Amino acid sequence: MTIKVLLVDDHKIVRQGVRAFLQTLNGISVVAEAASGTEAIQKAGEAHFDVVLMDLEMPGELDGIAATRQIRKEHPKMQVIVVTSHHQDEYIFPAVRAGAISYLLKDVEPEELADAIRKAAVGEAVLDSRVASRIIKELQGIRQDDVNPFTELSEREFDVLRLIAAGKSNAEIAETLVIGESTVKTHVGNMLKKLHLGDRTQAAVYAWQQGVVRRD
Amino acid sequence: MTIKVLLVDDHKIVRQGVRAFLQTLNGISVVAEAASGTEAIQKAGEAHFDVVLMDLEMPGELDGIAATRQIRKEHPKMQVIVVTSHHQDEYIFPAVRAGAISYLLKDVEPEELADAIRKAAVGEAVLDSRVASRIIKELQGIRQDDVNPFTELSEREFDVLRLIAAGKSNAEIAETLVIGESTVKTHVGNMLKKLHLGDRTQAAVYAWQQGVVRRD
DNA sequence: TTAGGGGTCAATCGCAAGGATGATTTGCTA
DNA sequence: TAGCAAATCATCCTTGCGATTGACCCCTAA
Repeated sequence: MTIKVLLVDDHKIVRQGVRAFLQTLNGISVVAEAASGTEAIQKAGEAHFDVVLMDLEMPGELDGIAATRQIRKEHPKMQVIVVTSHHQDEYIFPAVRAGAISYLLKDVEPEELADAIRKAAVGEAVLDSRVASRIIKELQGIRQDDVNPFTELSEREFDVLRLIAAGKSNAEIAETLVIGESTVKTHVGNMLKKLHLGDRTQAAVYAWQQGVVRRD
Repeated sequence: MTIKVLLVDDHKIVRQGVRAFLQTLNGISVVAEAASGTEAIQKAGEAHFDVVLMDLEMPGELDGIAATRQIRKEHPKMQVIVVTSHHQDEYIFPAVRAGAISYLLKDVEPEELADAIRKAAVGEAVLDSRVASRIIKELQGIRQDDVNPFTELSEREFDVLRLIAAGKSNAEIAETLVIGESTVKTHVGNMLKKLHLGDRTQAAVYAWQQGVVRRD
């Protein structure tokens, strides 16, 4: 039985490349592609896939993590492998929490990718060794009384963080999110407190360091 | 005569994808690949290429723009096509100044890429329409008395930019550089004006986007 | 010598940002 | 049903930021 794969990536060239490689393999077949999170969810609803290869960095309101969460919620049998170029920790946990079974870096060796797909199809996880070592370190750093050093930001707080990392002012953020500036300030304040940051500039730096925002 | 192409991208999958596509075409041949700016310069010195496909986002001390500059300097006959996912203006001008003949976005249609390569081989430039429109806008914004929109920053201004990109306040910067806060403010203001940025947060974002600071 | 650029600093002004606090509504869950 | 977290908005207050202007020193190219 061939493994049916849904390929999600906003870059056509990347999709072509991955598809070209996967087609040379037996037992794996890319049966559909999607260029956005929204499209991925749609495709997942139309047909069954064994494995979804999901790029984390995608434009639009629905990013890879949200799409992963949604797909896993609606189709628990589909396994999602997250592919990203972010080496940072902060992206790993959200992805795993969203239901991704494996977390790969984009410069993964093609053979490892194939391996990850085969394992995902039978419910096995694969972690890039570099990622794995970071997870270990992260886990080591978690103390008892400090269970939530990076308490999850709420949706809105995360929205605000992303926009700050784009260089937006409170007024612009308010306009973008269609809420009052007072509300934006509240979210900014709460976000800064949760992340232990001093001001919006540090938040922007943090976001870039952690890979919260993409370079495109 | 087939066009000899050097493929520069730190992601193996991307190289494979582009190579796979280009090999389906007549008259274009990927004869070498490089995974970093340094390697690209080395390869360029070992053999002749008609066109270099250069990814801007690469790790290491030598980024795509620097590599482009170097290659153009040493081998004026090699044309460099810059490929990036940056939609921002700021990257376009440095790339063009560095000697890139064309500037493409990564989600370019494969056929357009092929076209760009063929044209580059005969010295013709191709600009993505989205990029072109931005250039127009930028040029429209340039005034007579403002001939150098991207004047090089002075040493001090650059120091200040780096520290802002580290999340430092004016007072902290003053302390670090052992100068008065007034002076810091002067530098900040001049730097923002030269880079056409609105505030320090945008400067921090700019710095991260441009790779002024690195996350390793 | 003079003009210009860079670096330094200060005074002033207006505004955005951020902290603190309280209130309301909504939706989920124990 | 009661409780709770999230989201929304407002008010008050303080401070950091950025613009502007003017000044002085030093160095270099014309």
